[in-house]
Amino acid sequence: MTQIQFTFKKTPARLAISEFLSGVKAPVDVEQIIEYLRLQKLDTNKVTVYRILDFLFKNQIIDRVEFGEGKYRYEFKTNHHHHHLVCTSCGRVQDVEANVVEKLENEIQKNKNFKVQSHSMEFFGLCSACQK
Amino acid sequence: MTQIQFTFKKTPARLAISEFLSGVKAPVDVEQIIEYLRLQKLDTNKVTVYRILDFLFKNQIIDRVEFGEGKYRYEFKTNHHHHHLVCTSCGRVQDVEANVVEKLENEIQKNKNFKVQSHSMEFFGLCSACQK
DNA sequence: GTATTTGCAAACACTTTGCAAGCAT
DNA sequence: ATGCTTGCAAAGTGTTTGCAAATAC
Repeated sequence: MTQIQFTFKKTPARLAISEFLSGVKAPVDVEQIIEYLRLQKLDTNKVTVYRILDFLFKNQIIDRVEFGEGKYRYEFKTNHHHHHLVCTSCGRVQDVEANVVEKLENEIQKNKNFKVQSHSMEFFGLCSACQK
Repeated sequence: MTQIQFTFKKTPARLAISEFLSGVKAPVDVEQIIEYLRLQKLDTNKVTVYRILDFLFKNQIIDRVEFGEGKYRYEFKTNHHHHHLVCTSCGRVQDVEANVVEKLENEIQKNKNFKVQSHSMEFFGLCSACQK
């Protein structure tokens, strides 16, 4: 029984970023990550942060999403696939699951002969607090 | 009976960009728009193109989408809401409709008390030609 | 010891802004 | 004539690259 293994030197910056991402409840941008590192007294260069995120993303440890802001956001890969509800007023982000999408993928596969590998889905609107 | 009206000076660049976007079958980026304008012998400044797209987007004449490329793509607003199948191999883009999403929005509204205003959904994978 | 990882500087890609000149109406 | 629109230069934001020094193993 073999196991997929990749070289992963446990440097302070990598550990801290993994730690941070695993604890966060909504996708964060690079700025927030650097801010966290600063609080941890780790003055990591922005370039290094980008490279670590690239590394984690390519090794499928984290997900990368876009909220129409012209930048990427990152979050730890979860075992339950989910999507996001992004409040256009306060920016709050909630998770939401959608089993219908898997069904949809099967239909697309069949009707369009398109082999779906991944998808992205975000909802924008007003969270409960901002509707008042 | 009043009608919502916005000042829309019909300048050559605006007309050409509208013309181009209305004829295109997949969302295009700014570079493609400028290339089109060049072919039309309209050497429009890039800044002007951005401003026109901004204008059309804010007036809800066009849609702006992201395909995880770190840039925006634009397409004419259609009366039938649709999503995209983006081929990760050749880049081909097809449209797909998904009525399930409306149902999903209602559920979200009810279960999460989140007022959905808009959403984005893209599928990435292999088109029929690239599966061979 | 050695290959990987980091920091720095610089560049790159995409987008926005300020202001004066130009143009549609 | 007037206010909207454009071009130019510049700057802003997010991201990537080259290379030598530092570091995990």
